[in-house]
Amino acid sequence: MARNPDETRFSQQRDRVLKAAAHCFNRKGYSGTSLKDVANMLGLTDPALYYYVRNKEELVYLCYVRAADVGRDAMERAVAEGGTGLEQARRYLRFHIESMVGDEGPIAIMSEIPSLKPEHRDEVLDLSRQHSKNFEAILEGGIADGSIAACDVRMTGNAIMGSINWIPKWFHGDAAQAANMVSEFPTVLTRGLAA
Amino acid sequence: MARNPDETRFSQQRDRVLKAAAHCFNRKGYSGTSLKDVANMLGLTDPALYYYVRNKEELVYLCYVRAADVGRDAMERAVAEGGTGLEQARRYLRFHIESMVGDEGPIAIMSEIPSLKPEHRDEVLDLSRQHSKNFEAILEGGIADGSIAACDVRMTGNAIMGSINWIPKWFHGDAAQAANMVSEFPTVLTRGLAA
DNA sequence: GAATTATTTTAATCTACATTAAAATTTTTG
DNA sequence: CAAAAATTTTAATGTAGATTAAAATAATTC
Repeated sequence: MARNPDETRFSQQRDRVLKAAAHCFNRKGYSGTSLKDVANMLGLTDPALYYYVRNKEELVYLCYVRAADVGRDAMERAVAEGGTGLEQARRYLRFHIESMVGDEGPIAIMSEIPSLKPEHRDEVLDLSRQHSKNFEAILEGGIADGSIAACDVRMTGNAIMGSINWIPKWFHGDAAQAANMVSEFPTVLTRGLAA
Repeated sequence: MARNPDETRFSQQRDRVLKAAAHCFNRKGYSGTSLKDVANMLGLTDPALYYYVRNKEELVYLCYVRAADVGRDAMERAVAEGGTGLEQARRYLRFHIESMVGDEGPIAIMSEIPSLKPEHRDEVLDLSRQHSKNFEAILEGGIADGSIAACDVRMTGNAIMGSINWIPKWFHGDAAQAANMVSEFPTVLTRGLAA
């Protein structure tokens, strides 16, 4: 929770715009979605979007910031509940996936970071790297507390985060699959970590 | 091996074009790379690319077909060597990663499949689905032969293939990292599968 | 080495969006 | 309910970058 800075109608509507955009980007690809596509999904006409975002670049940027927020939030909640590193890792994955397939979804796949303008690109890259770092810290914690077997945390993190990052590419709202994923993914991805 | 249909100068040059394109797509994003970018990488001017591909859409399509070829080839070689399902899975991952970070690389991240034209999109999707299916078959084989613990092969497959698919997004040719990945990834990704 | 074929270039279009401007409508507020 | 603010629309503009045409160069062939 505690994700939306304010709950004005404006920011709520903008959130709807971001979700519509994420939906389009994930399904039609980035270059395949025009602002018209996004607007039409909301029963609007394209120029209306400019009331909520400065331009398309900012739309993508905000989608990615939102994606990062969701991930960070999941991780913070997971860590806050304590337990072993392994438990935290597993819980984080569950929380993150639950968010992605639930109310916070869809989350845009972050495949176009490099085409953001430099400031935005750097900021999103930082968020992304920080997230990875935090996950690696959980893994290291788990190794320290004996719940996780010694491993290359960098590569292990890359492997697991890759799985997570790819989810928006193939998950498109199928409810049964969502339930399946929440129950299977965290265990599948962490089963190999146990000491 | 045995991947290039013919070894005419033309097809070799086209392969170079595809690798240059993959390089650009992965680093600058799809919408961030113009044909000029790709051409310049090869010391060419943009219209020269039209000698090798019909248009940008076909360029992307061919990148993806090539990516699929590399994956299929890795899997076929892995299966051909036999052994338990677990061994085959691990070997496939190694082969695939070796190809991606080695001579066959860079491989384009397949994030823009939906913006291909329908025929191409369907074909690439089919290749991709077939690849997933084949991987799931390996997992099922492993469960049958007792090397892999019972699991949801669909989700397990999705998890592991997601990791693989995301690699081009963060791996950019660092040699040390490449070696690390080849040695770590296959074990990290399959450690949890063992019965 | 002339003729043919392959490859690349320069110069010129063309077009799908993104974007802006101005006006219209809807919502809110006092 | 009138005035102000918020939201969306229609209509017009602008542009990067894909694409095409025609010409030039380089490589092959006989």
